Amino acid sequence: MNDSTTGSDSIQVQLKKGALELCVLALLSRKESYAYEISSTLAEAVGMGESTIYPLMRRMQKEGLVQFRLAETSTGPSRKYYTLTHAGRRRFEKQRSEWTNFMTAVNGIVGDSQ
Amino acid sequence: MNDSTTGSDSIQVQLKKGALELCVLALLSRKESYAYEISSTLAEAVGMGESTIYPLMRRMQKEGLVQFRLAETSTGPSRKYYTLTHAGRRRFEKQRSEWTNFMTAVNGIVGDSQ
DNA sequence: CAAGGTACCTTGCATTACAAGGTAAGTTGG
DNA sequence: CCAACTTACCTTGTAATGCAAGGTACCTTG
Repeated sequence: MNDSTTGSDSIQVQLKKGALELCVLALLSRKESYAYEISSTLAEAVGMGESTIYPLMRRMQKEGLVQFRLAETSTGPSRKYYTLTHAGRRRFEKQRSEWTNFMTAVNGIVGDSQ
Repeated sequence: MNDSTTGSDSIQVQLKKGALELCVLALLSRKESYAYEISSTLAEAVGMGESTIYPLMRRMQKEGLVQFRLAETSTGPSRKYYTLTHAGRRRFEKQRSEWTNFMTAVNGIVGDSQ
């Protein structure tokens, strides 16, 4: 609200902040998951580093986009399983459409060049 | 030199650095232009601010991607008309294909989520 | 000569992705 | 039991960079 989030609608912000956040939101919209798994998936897909995910998850939690529960495993330390909140789902839809717009704009400039 | 640029091939870097650079390269691949015009075009298309273009053009020039010539006008101060160098053209092709890959990867993650 | 548009540029701030490094839980082999 | 390995969590410091704010200078018009 009101968050003076700097005018968060600028596409520029989406470019930097959005693409990774968008991917995390997309993954969580399908099933709950934990940071390590998300980062492994996104490491392959878009080259995300592991040390990027933890600050990102905390930021998203702080913004109320995700929540988590702890779960034990038989394969190592316990996991924090994250799920989207309502706000997270809304954010996902918003980011997705902004991504589409951005992509279209860039493709319009790039693809056009004969 | 030569890029010790940190491992510049990571797609992550392209995400931030690439999209704007890519757009500038694309515009210049079609016709020579000057910073103010480029930034006006990209302001509309992707929300780029004017104060972003000047450092960017200097960086690109320093990397040997663009060169410029001065031209007088009858409508204001003289313009620096930029054109792509050979390296700039090569970079454009490279960035363009990385953009395509990135876009495909993100769409694979995002679009899939039905 | 003042106002307004064009076109150039710099400084400082905030954001953030990542490398490097660290903690801890469980498994496997000697 | 202890060392090595994997999974899984996390923190700190560095470098990059987009932008707001502010500034300079040229040219035209009234």
